[in-house]
Amino acid sequence: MTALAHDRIQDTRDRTLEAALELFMARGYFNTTIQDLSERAGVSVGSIYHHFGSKTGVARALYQGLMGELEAAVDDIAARPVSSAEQCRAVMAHLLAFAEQRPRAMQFILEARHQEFLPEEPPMCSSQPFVRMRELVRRGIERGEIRDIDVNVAATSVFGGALRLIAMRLDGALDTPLPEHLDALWTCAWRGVAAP
Amino acid sequence: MTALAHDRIQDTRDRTLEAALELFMARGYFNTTIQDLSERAGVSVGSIYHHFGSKTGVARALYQGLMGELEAAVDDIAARPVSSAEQCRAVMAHLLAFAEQRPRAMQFILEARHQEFLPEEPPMCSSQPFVRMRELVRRGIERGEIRDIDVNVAATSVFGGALRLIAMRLDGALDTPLPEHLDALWTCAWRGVAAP
DNA sequence: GTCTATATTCGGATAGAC
DNA sequence: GTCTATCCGAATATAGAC
Repeated sequence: MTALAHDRIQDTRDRTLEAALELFMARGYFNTTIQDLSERAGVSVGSIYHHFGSKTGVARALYQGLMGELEAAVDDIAARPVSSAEQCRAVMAHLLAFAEQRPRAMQFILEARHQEFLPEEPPMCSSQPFVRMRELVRRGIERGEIRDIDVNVAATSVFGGALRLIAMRLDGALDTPLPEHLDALWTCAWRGVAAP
Repeated sequence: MTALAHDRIQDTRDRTLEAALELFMARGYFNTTIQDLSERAGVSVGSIYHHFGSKTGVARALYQGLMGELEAAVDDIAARPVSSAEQCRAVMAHLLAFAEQRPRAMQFILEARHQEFLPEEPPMCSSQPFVRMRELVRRGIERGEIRDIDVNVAATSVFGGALRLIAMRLDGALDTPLPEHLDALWTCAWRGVAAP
């Protein structure tokens, strides 16, 4: 296969996934038909089935791609040789920026009830990015940066505020861009859990 | 209409709503058919349409009932003549207990993408119970109990941790009953926002 | 690999008896 | 108010030409 042909195939896949993200989040997965997808992406129904096998297949490809991206970002931050506090803050900053720049993608990760159309995927709390975030917090406790409390309580306390504010923004209930709130959010989160 | 007849009608409605809550949350709204509802509730398809008009009607009745309940609980707490801190703590305790005792109901309130099947309802962040919770926090700032920061940041910081932990529990990713974490959650939340 | 036209299933909603 | 039997539109998926 030539490089050009490969690009054209990538293009069909990408156009389909982009249309899927847009429509799934605007109207919901079940309110979006393959026909809608086909029209929006400018790709025929046959091609969609050729590449993804089923409607579920489209959703799965989208899900795994986005989760993989987020996981990679968290892993990258986790590898930095800095304090747990700085790592957690960087993750929070990344989440806010990501949500602001690609709201639909963030919405798909956070709000979509994947269980409803991707029963084989784990619930969001058990997905890799969120497992990694808890891991950061666990190390913070080990290092004595964070008080010695239940790791789940600590992790949800650190990131819960930011995630709720992101949800508000994605719901259209918040007018200010998320990154502007980073400092205030981080101060609240870290004061809550920091070791004395 | 006799009191007895009235009770029988209530019973059909209640059985339907109970079945709906169970099935909508177990399989999702779109994966549940009216037939499923009818069988589970022991009520005929015709009766369901007689009482609720449509499948959406069932979801709407469920939604408004549960939101009304939660709103009443928050209002009750808001009326108590105590500090904002105590009010917020009481709301947090209520949320944890509610999620533990009626997980499906809490799941429906928190996780269901109502927008997908109830487009006319406001997004969750703008629903009455959550508006009232922000109001509690706003008063806390006015009274000087909470630092003078953006009210949305303060509100999400106060309740975000608890809501994420509830989500974990509802996802089956947390083994311990939620109310056991109240003290730890509250300490984190309040330390984060409390005025010096 | 891409497309159009088509088949088949399924589920929301209704009619009308009791 | 409750029920059963039935309609009908819609949407996933496929067949088969190019």
